[in-house]
This record gives sequence, structure tokens and C-alpha cells, in this order.
Amino acid sequence: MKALTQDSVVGTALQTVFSHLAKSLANASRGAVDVADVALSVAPAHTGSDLAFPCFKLARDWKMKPAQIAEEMATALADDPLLSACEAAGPYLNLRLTREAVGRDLLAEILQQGDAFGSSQRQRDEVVMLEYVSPNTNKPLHLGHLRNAVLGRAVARLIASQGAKVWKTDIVNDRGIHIAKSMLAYQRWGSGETPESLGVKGDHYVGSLYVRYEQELKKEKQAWLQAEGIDYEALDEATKKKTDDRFNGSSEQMAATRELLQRWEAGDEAVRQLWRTMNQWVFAGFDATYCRLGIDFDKHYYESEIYLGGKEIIQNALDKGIFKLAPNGAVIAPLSEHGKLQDKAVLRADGTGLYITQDINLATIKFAEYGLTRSLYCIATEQNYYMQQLTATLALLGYEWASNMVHLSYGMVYLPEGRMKSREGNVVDADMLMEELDTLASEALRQRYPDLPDTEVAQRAPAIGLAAMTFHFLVVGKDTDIIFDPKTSIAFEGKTGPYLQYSYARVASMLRKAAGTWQAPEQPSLEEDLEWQLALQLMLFPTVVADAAESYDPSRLASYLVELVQTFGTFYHDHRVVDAEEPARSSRLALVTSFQTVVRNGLELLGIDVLEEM
RNA sequence: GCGCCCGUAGCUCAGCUGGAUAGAGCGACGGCCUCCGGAGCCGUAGGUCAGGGGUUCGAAUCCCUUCGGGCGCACCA
Repeated sequence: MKALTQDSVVGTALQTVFSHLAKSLANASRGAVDVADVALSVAPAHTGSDLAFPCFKLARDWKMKPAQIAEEMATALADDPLLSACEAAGPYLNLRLTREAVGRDLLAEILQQGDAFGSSQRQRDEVVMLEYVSPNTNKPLHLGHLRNAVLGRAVARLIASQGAKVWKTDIVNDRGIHIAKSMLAYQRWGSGETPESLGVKGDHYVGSLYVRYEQELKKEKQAWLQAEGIDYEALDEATKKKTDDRFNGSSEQMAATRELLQRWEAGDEAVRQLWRTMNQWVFAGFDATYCRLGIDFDKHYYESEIYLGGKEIIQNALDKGIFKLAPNGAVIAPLSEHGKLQDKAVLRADGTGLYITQDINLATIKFAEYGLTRSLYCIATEQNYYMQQLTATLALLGYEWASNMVHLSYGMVYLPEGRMKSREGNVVDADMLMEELDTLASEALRQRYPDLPDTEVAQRAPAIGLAAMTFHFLVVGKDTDIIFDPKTSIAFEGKTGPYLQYSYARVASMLRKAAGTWQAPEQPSLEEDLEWQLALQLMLFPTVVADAAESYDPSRLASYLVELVQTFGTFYHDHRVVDAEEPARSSRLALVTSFQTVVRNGLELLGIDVLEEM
């Protein structure tokens, strides 16, 4: 947990406590600490305290040992009405809050705010665009897209919960040589089939055409190598590359592909028609996947619509001398003259655009059309260097908003056997994985509740399976590479999405039983340590959400939720709720209701559905 | 060759501008249903935080270095 400061603390109950304590501590510090500089930490469990004030920083000003300072501060704060105990423990001043006052304020806040508890207006002036998923249209979505989608959705929701306006977009890579490949494959080997006639999803069908293309090209290459008398595997890397270039130059299939691309660029109506048809197949497939996953977009950008832009921007910059001409005529952004990055080509020698050409164009379109204060790019870590170059290039062009571009970088997803390679077929397909999740969740349900009707199984299983996958991706830090083993990565027990869902469902069941038999007490009593510990953790929720949003890191929220649910598990085990005696009963029901609210709000932010019954 | 990231328990990972006895989950072993849902709860074993230096009152965290891994490096997308 991050240190609590005036700036980081969110939520009325915690803010009230904090500002009171910060004032008291500042007053007792002989002017050495300003209220704005007071930093408290959550006290470790073994101390039996709630919050702690570390006295190391004061030691410099007071020229005393931290332990002595803690002693002195303890006497100064001894009579504070918000503290039930205040004791020095070595260099720390440990603070125990009065449970009555704090507990009352906190439960009142949560019960009154309900779904809004955890949200704030800290980012109310922000207009943020988040670009995520951004698929190619020549193959179906895979595991990597799933991590991207799940992370992007959670970040979008977190930022929106802080009052920002969030636009979710993607850039659909729907043109270029890879698209021409699937098109050529369809012309040559498609024999008039359609996804409907074959009964497959459109994106899968186009993906299979792309695979066919690569297979045929490989055959041609083998024949060519044999004819040339080349033992390819015996070559060193550099020679391999040269050989590849020679083959690509002489390949009939490659030549046909390039010609198809040229006709597409020239606007050849027959080619365009085929392209539109195949695109529609793919988009229908993507939509089905997004729908099942629960992902949506406010706006799609298509590479085919923006790839021609950007050239004027580049020409202008060239005229002004911002960009340079390479000896062979390519246009270069001279990044090395302004920083540590290497120069980047922004236009080919033949005048055609590169990926960065359209990225420059798209970035300007986004800021111009939406008046953004920030533009986020949810893209894997392998693009770190490229994103730095893109940002630096835009800064070089004089766009002030370039500093408001954020690369929301995340770690790679590997399989146990290594990197996914679609050309070699070892990819985990998104649709197949979701199907597998459904199956596993259904089996788990049947095993646990043999009498559950099939309709109920069918209704609950998808939510449980997706929760497992989503939480698996979100609970680790976003920069951490993930090795995804389909056999072991999906679990329903322990630190998992279904564990959180289960805890929620169990609470929902309790509250149904107690419905109508209680009302929130004016003055709840949270005297039991576990009651109080739970309340204290609930109080931190809005702060955790704000921190996760500001650091673009849902794992902070995910970890928090696990700890919270673990605390609840212990509390639930040790204390009766529904059949407890009053007045404890009402207090505990209010506490449990608050817990339910926090779990529901937290999972919602992560993109995980809760279940009233599981 | 250069740049960025990483190396923490058998496995998968937390550890948030340096701070209290380095924490979870899985796996292993042992407990817990006359009681609100056992996808649960409790306990035991398991770590010279890759190795070596340094800075500091204090280092898993910062600096240097060695080793080991990943990603990337101007006309691919």
C-alpha cells in the first residue's frame, strides 16, 4: 500500500480521519512538518495498530533519534479524540483509531453511496482516448489480444470512475500486404466459399486463407531452393536474409500479391469489392468475439481510411527543414539530433507511407477531433522503442500535445513452448479459449452442484470462466510477462476471479436471508478485531481505485480485492452474522453489505461480472 | 554491438517515490462442516531476494559490475 498523504487519500471517511490526524501531527512537529507533507502508512498486522507515522524524516530537523521523536509525539497526541491508542514503537508512532466514530462515518458513506463508492472526480477535467486491441484483419484474435482487451477495458473503467471522459477506440489494420495475402488466397483457393456456406466464423475463415497462403508460399520456396541447389538450413543468418530477398523477388505468388495490393491502392473496383466482402466477414467475427468478451468501442479507426494522410504533414516538415532527406530520397525524422533515440524513416524513398506515417496522421486526428487531454495507447511492451520514436517525432513536429501521449505498455504473453507464432500455428485462439473456459466452468459447477439445472449451468459458466481469465491477466503487474499454460493457468480456487465471485455470492445469499429483518444502526459497533480490520480495509477502497487509475495499473485493485476477500473469509468463519444477537447483528449486516458493495464495485471496474448465486 | 525491461519459496507472482520480523496463491503435509454456501477457513514445512562491490542510520528496492533471461534497434506492420 502506498503512503497516505493529503493528495492521495480519497473518500470522505478516510479524508476526515486523515486531515484530522495530519493537522494534529503537524501541530506536534514544532513546525518541521507541513500538513501537506504528512505521510502515514497502514500499520503492519503484528502491531495491532491501524495507521503509523514514521518519524525518520523528522529526525533530521529535530536532530534527535527517531525513537525519541516517536515518544514525544505519542505524548503530544495522547488526548486526541480520534485516537483510542497512540504509542511509540521504535521509530514509528502507531495510531489506533476510535472505532465508534470512524466506523459510523465509513459505513454511512458506503451505504449511502452504493455503486458510486470508489469513484471520484479527481480526473473530471480529463478527456482521454484509449486505443486498444487494434487487430489485423487477416487472422482471428488470440491470447495476446485478450490480455490487451482485458487490460484496456479495466484501465478505461478505472479512469472513467475518476470522472474523466473516456473514448475507447482501436485502429483496425485492414490494408497492406498481409491483407492482400488473404485476398490472393481466396481468389486462388477459395472456390467461391463463404463463412456461411462453410459454417465458420468469418475471421476464422479469413485466417485459414492466410495460413493457406503461407503454406503455398513455403512450397514454392522449397521448390525454388531445390532448383537453385541451396541448402537453406546450412546458411548463416545474414545469408538467409539475402536468400529470402532473392526468393521474394523471383516468387510468382509474391509478385501476384504485390500486384493485388497495387490494384487495391489504385482503387480497382473488383479488388475493392472482394476486400469489402472479406472485411465484413472478419468484422462480423470480431464483433461476436467482442460481444462474448464484453468489450466495446466508441469509435473505430480504419487504416484504409487514414493511411494516405500524414504525407502532407511530412512534406511540410521537410520543407521547413524539420525532417531530412536521406541520400536515396527517404524522409527521415532526425531524432538523434535532439535526443538519445535513433533517426526514424517516416516516408519511403518511393514516396509510399510507413506505419509511422499513418500513426502521425491518426494522432493529430484524435487530438483535433476530440479535444483530448491525454491519448493512451494500449500496446505490448515490444513496441516501447517505436512508441518513444513516435512521440519524439510528434514533438519534433511541434505538437504540444505530444507530451500527453501515454504508451500503456504491458508484458508479453508466452506459451510454455515460447512465443506465439501464427504462421507456425501455435497460437491460442481467443474464441477457442473462451469455449474452453465455458467447458471448465460448467464442469466445475456440475461437480459442485450436481442438481443444478442445465439452464443455470449455461447461464453461470461463461461469467465464471471469463472471471478466471480476466483476473488471471489483471492480478499480475501490467509490465510482467505472462507464461500462459492452457492446462494450468485457468484455476477456480485460490487467488482467482471465481474465488472473488464466490465470496460475493455467499454474501448475497446471507443478505437475502436477512432481508427485511434489519436496518443500518445509527451507531454500529465494530468491536471485534476482525470486524474492524474489515472496515479499515473497506475504507481504503476509494484510495486504491484512484491510485490504480492514476498509475494505469489494475493489478493494484486486483491485489487489494484478494486481500479484502481474504479478510472477509476469516471474519465470516469466526463470527455469525444472520443469526447473531443484536446489536452485533445489525452492525455486522451493515458491514457485510458494505463489503458486498465494495466487491461488486471493484469487480465491475476490472470487467468481471458478479453472480447473485453461483 | 547498442538501448530498454527482468531475475524474490519447488511452481506462478506481490512487495507502490529506500523503513517494522520479505508476503500471497498453487503444490506438499496436518487440521476444520449438530452452525449464515467447503470455489471456503486454520496451521506446518519451504527464501544468504541470481553473484559480487558501493551509497545510507537503514537496501529486494538506488548506483557500479558479473552471470542468466526477454524485447527492440531509420524506408516490416
